[in-house]
Amino acid sequence: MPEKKHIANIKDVASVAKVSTATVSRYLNGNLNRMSSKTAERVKVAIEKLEYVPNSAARQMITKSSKMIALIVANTDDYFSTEVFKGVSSILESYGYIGMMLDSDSDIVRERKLMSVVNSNTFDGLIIQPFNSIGSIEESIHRNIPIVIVDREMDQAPWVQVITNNYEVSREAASYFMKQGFTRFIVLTSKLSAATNRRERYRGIESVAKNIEVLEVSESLYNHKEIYDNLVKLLTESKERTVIFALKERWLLEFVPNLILKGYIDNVKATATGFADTTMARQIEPKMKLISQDPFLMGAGCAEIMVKRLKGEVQKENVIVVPATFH
Amino acid sequence: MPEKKHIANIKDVASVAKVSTATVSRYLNGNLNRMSSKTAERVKVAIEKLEYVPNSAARQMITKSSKMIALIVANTDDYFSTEVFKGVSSILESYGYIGMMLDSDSDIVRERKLMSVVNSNTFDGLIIQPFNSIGSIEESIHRNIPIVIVDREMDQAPWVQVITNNYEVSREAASYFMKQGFTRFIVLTSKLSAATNRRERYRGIESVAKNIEVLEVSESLYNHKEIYDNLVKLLTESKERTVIFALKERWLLEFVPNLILKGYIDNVKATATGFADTTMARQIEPKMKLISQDPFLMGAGCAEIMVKRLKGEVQKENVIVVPATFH
DNA sequence: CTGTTAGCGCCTTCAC
DNA sequence: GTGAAGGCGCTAACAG
Repeated sequence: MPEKKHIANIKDVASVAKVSTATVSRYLNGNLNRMSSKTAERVKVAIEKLEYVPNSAARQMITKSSKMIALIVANTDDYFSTEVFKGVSSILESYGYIGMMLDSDSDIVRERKLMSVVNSNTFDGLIIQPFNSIGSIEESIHRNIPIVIVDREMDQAPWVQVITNNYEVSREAASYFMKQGFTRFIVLTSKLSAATNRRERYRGIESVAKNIEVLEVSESLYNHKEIYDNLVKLLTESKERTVIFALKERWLLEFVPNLILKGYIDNVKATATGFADTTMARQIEPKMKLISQDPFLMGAGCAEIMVKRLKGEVQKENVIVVPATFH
Repeated sequence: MPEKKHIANIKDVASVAKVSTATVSRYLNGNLNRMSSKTAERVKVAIEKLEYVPNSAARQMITKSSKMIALIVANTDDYFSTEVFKGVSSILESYGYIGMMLDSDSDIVRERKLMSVVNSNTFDGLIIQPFNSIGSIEESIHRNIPIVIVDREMDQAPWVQVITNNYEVSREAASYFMKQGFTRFIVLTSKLSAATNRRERYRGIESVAKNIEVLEVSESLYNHKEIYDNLVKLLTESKERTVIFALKERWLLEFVPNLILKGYIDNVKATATGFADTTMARQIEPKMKLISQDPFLMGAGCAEIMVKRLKGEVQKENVIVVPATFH
C-alpha cells in the first residue's frame, strides 16, 4: 500500500540542510557567491536526498514568469505549423524558455478558449497563427504580455507579424510561366474567401495573368474523382498552354501525380506548380518548379522577437517578411 | 505613454462589488446556489468592469491542479504525432482539461528537460511517446501524477500503455502477399535497432516470410538516388515475385511513386505495401493495400485513461491495443 | 447567505 | 554569510 508520496518543499530542504529557506532559495537561484561553499554543499545534498523540485506555481506568483511560451496554431496537422513550432522551440530553448503548441483546429470558439488559458498568467508570451480577428485577440488577452502573429497579415494589429511574401512570390512564379508561354492558369485552392494568405497568392497570379480558372476544393468534404475529372476537362478543353497552380501543397499532392501518370501534364501542353513546404512534392517530378516557404525560419523569427520583447527591448518593424522561394 | 496596466485581482473585484473575496471566489467556482442573485450580479459586473481574470498560478497552489495535460512526442512533424494530439485534445476538452504538445525531437537531453518542466507542478498529467527508457522517466517525474505511454511498448513499465498491434498487422499483411504468390520481401525502414515499433513490425513479416532483404535508410542524411538505385537493383536481380514493404510512410512516399512510374512496380512481378497513416499514400495507387494505424483513436484512448486516473479511478489493463488495419 | 482568516510554496527586502 | 518575516492571489474551512 504505497503511501501518498509527500512532495518536499523548500522548508523541508531548509530543515534537512539546517539552514533557512532564504538560503535554499538563494541556492536555487544561483546566488552562490553570497554563500559559503559548505552551506551550498549541504543544501545540494538535502535537495538530492529529498528529490526536491521547486514548485513552479509558487515561483510564478512571485516572479510573474513561468518561462513558458504558448504557440497557438490553426491546425497541427499542417507541416507548416509543426515546422514553425520546431523553429520556435529551438530558439526559445537556447534562451531558457520552453515552447508549447496548442491547436485551435480552425475553430473560433476553441481559439478563444485557448487564449483565455494563455491569459490566465501561466504563459509569459503568445505566438499565434490567428483564426479570429484582431479584436477578438484584444478581448481575450488583456494582460500585457508580448504577442507575435505568425503567417497572417493583419493591417491594424498592434503586434509584430512574421509573414511570407505570398503576393510577390506567386507573382514571380506566374511571370515565369507566362514567359515560358504558359498563359492559362488553373488555380487549385481551398475556399479563397476564407484566408488572407490564399487571397494574396491569388492576387499575385492575377497581377500578371489574364486567363485564370479557379477550382475551389472544400477541405473537409470533397469528391476526389469529381475534382480530378474537372481538372482533366479543364486541361483538355483548351488549346492554350496551361499551368495548374496549387495554392496549397495538399492539392498538389492529391491531384498532380495522377495527372502526370495519365499524361495530362507533360510539361509541354500543361505543367504544374504550387506552394509546397515538404520535400515530398518535389519527389513527384524533380524538374517541377515549386514555391517553398520557410516555416522553421518564421518560427525562429517569432521566437527571437518574443525573447527580445521579454527582455524589454522594443521591436521597430511591425512586419517581418520571411521570403518564400520559387525554384 | 501607456500606463502599465494594473492587473485586477480578486481583492479589487471584491471591493468594487462591495463583497468579500470569499464571495467572489464562490462566484468564480460556480457556487451560485449559496448566494443571492443580486450579489452574484454585482460580482459579475465588477469582473467585467475590471476585465478580471483569475490568476491560475495562485489557484494552482491551493487546488493543486492546473487542468493542463502535457503530451510529449518524439517528433511533431510526424502526422502520427499530430493526430495523437488531436485525439488527446478533443477528449480532454470535453472534460474541461486542456492538452499541450511538447516536442522532444527524439533528443534524450531535451526529453529530460521537458519532463522536468512537467515535474514542476504545472501539469496535472503526462502523456508521452518516450524516447528515453523507463528508468529515465521515473527519475524525472517524482510527483505521483498520472502518466500514460503512447506508441511504445515498455515491458516493465508501471504505467498504462496505448499501442498498435504492430506485430500482428505486419504478419497479416505479409501472409496476404505470400498467399498471392509474392514470396520475397524488401523491407524499407529507418534503423531497425532504434525503435521497438520497427522491430515488432519486422518480426511480424519475418514470422511468415523467409526471403527478406532489409534496406535501412538514415532519417536525416540519406542519398535519395542511391537508395532508389539500390531498390531497382534489388527488384531486377531476382525472378521471384517481390513486395516492397515500407515500415514507415515516409519511405513509401519517397520511393514508391517513382518505381511505379518507371514500371518497376507493376503488381505482377513486384508490388508495394507499408504503414501509411495519411491518406496521401493511398492516392499513389488506389489499388495498393496498406496498413493504417489509428493515431487519433490512440490519442483519444490516452486521454480517456488520463481523465479516469485524474478522477481517481484505477485502470485495470496495463496495455491497450488500438489495432491497425490492413486494407 | 456572507465575511474572516489561515495558509499554499516561494522570493525578497531588511536585519544581524 | 545567514535568518526572520511579509506577501504574491487565491481557496477553504469556520464563523456568524
